[in-house]
Amino acid sequence: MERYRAIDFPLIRMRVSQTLIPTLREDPGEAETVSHRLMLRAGMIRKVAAGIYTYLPLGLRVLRKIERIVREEMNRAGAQELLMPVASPAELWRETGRWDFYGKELLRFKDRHERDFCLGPTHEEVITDLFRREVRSYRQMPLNFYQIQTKFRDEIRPRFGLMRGREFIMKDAYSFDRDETGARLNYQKMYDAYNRIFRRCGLTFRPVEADTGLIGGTSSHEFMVLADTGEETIVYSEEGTYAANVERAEVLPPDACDGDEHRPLAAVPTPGRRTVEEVTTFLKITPRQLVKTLLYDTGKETVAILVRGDHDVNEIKVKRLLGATELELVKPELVPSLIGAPVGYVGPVGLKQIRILADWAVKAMANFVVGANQADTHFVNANWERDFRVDQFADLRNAQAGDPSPRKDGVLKTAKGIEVGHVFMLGTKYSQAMKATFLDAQGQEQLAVMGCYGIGVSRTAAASVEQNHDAKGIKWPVPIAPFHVTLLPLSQSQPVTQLAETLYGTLQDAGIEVLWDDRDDRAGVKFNDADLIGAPYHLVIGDKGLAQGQVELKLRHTGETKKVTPDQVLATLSSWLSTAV
RNA sequence: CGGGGCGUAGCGCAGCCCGGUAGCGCGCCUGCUUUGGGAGCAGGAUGUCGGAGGUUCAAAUCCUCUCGCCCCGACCA
Repeated sequence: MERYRAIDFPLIRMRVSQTLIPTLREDPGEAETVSHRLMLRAGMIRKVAAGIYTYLPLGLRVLRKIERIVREEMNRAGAQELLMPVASPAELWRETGRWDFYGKELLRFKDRHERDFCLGPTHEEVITDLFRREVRSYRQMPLNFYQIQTKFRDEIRPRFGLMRGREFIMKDAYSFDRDETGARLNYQKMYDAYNRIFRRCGLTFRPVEADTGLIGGTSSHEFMVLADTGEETIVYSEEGTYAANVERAEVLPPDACDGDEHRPLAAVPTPGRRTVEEVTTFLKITPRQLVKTLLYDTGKETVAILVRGDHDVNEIKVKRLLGATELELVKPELVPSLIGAPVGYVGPVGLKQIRILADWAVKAMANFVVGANQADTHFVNANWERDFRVDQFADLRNAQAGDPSPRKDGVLKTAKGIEVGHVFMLGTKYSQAMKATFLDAQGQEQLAVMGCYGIGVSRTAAASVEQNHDAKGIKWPVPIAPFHVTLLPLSQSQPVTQLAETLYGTLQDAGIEVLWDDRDDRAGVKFNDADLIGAPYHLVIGDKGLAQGQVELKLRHTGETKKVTPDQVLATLSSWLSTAV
């Protein structure tokens, strides 16, 4: 079977005149991002409420294409498809504690009997419940279930169209294994499947080490589509293999220390200079010679975090080190009551009650500048140990471009990415909370070792647009394009119309998906809509060309055109399509 | 939730400051002409000016409240 064959749902209307494809000539005011703008303009999606969209026929076809690839690869990897409900009862979520922990992102409601429900933002609880009810024996394992389904997360701020919706389509899979080894194997299978899926979708992407966030678990990778508009920052080694989300990327302690002799601590006036930039400019030093002191509240205690002036605190790392579930910067108005100086002048010297944690980079510094805990004053030539106590040194900052790779395989660079997939090793977090056990070969009760694996299907569509577009519109990769070919008869003349109809039939019979622009519109309108909608190939039939016995084929991606005779069209397109897939 | 902005025809916008009963472009409908990169002419339809209340002889315009949306931030897949 040829792989570009028409997708397996009924293709009844492929004529533009009979399909709702409300293209927009102008940019809609609500859209900022490329994918959002172009998908609205191409008539693929329409907004219903903030972060909630209707997929119009063209948009839906793209989703179906992606879903089809996902299904094929999930099935190939041995996962079985099922479908869980959108609504789930609070009891399941209370069992794992996530009813409280998940926060406002979980959209809750009551049924007519006043029972608590939520719209599923993910389905660990539901699937684990299924597992514990239905699976008894190790003989039934390993298992891997997946579904492609609508998820709802009540995002604080939905944005960018399909990139960050509240309602979105996700493929989620959950594996249950007898032991850690089996779980690792399933994890690897999913990791490999994800690589295949995104490659088949025609995306430029990179798997990176990631934080586990609200889902929890022991290790995870994110699949990032590389695009400047991405919301995530990744660091990677160009020379080596290391790649990670900045949230996650480890930073090695510097091996060289500033060996300068310790000079005497001195207070200097820094009137009105609060920010790193203001202070360093005023004192004519670089941010690398200054240490920032940030006060955080964990709900239980206040801690001071010290990082070098040009570094950013990584709150995830701080949380992990402290074992805290909450971590918030102390509100600026509360700072004076804690240390006697306003924000901008906080420093570690003389901090009594507050625990002081410092990033490794600080350990390597000498004679640096810190706030003096007194308004309009900083200390110069501060040195840790001599001038203040550090309770613990640790990796507490975000990795940056220029840092050495933690694998020692080169220097890190940064890039922006869109997270389209995420695989997690969950371990027994959920099976333990929900008592999902099975009997092993010795008749002993064991906890299932789980993994979970998500792909943002609708986000993948948007990510593809972010990566493949030009000023005219979208350039869909062949495997996920809503149609392979847009057929553009440029006039209503009898020979043109007749040839269009013939070729439309010929191509469809060969399994090539054709969108026939049969509207009685000007050539310019059709060309522009075709470019906007972005099918990879355009077939143009005009009176002039036809007089020479020729039609024109255009490649949307490169803009190249090729004149062929009508009877060469099928062979040409078939060969293009088979090499493109 | 904090900061900024916007809701006027299907879409993009003007009008609001300075109150006098709504306009432009595109699209849409009809007809004729046109037809290889968003046609021309002629005619036509379309608005509870986001909603509620108030001030006023009179409110799109001023005031109060409210709802929705967009952008930045905190948060997050």
